[in-house]
Amino acid sequence: MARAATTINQIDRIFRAFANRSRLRILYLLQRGEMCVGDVHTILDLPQPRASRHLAYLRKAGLVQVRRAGQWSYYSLATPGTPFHQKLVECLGCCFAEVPEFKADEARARKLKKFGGCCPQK
Amino acid sequence: MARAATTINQIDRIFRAFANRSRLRILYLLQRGEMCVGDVHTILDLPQPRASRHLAYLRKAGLVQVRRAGQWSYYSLATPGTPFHQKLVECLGCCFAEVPEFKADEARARKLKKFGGCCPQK
DNA sequence: AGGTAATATGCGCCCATAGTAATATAAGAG
DNA sequence: CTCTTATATTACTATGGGCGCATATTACCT
Repeated sequence: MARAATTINQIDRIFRAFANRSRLRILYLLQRGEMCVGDVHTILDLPQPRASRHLAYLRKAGLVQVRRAGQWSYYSLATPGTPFHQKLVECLGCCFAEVPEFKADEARARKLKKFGGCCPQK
Repeated sequence: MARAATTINQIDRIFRAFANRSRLRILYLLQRGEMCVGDVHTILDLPQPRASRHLAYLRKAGLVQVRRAGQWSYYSLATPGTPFHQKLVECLGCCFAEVPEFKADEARARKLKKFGGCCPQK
């Protein structure tokens, strides 16, 4: 793990990235592993441009990374580069399972996985 | 510690409360203990209405609590009611000490304490 | 009551950003 | 090349929220 975040700008940026419901749901979802934009779009029932834009936002904030393969973009949680980032991701993991909306998202994620998403898996 | 937060609304609200620089500085500062509005105002060099507003915002989000005594309002960090809240507060504690702005705020806090703030201490 | 200090709030302006809809780009498939 | 699918981006609107300024409220003192 790298050193602590050094500027309040970074801290600010990361917190703002968490301060939106669509992005929270996306982040929570990505804990299950990488996922293409279309599957995020389908599972969370967000308009495709919205999913794409928020994923781009999260990428710019350093919270997710992207792997492009053919016509698909696979997004996944970025490895935390600071203890601060690490703790923040833990917030996602340790507490959200009891939140109904997240449980519903997870259920849809499992169902989609069973029938296969819109993209080939790695 | 109470049960996990149950609605995405609460989660959302708490994250939004962290998504502002003035509020981050206030939260960081309050880790040192309770403080009256005037001292927050002085230490962080924020206009008084701004300090007051953000403190009220944090109170509504459940992140700080207020104790009124005479003409003073003493604010302090609220005891986390959820594991989620707990982890989030840890983010404040574990990583921010290396951020220059926070260090500067702390220095001013120590100095003010030495000469006495604008209010009687408990 | 009148004065002062501490805190809270109402109001207006402005900017950042979320959202929608339409479209552009890019990568296969045939 | 054309068609389709996946993703990204542009243009526009709406709105939430931050900020400053002035003022209200509250408490205490004389």
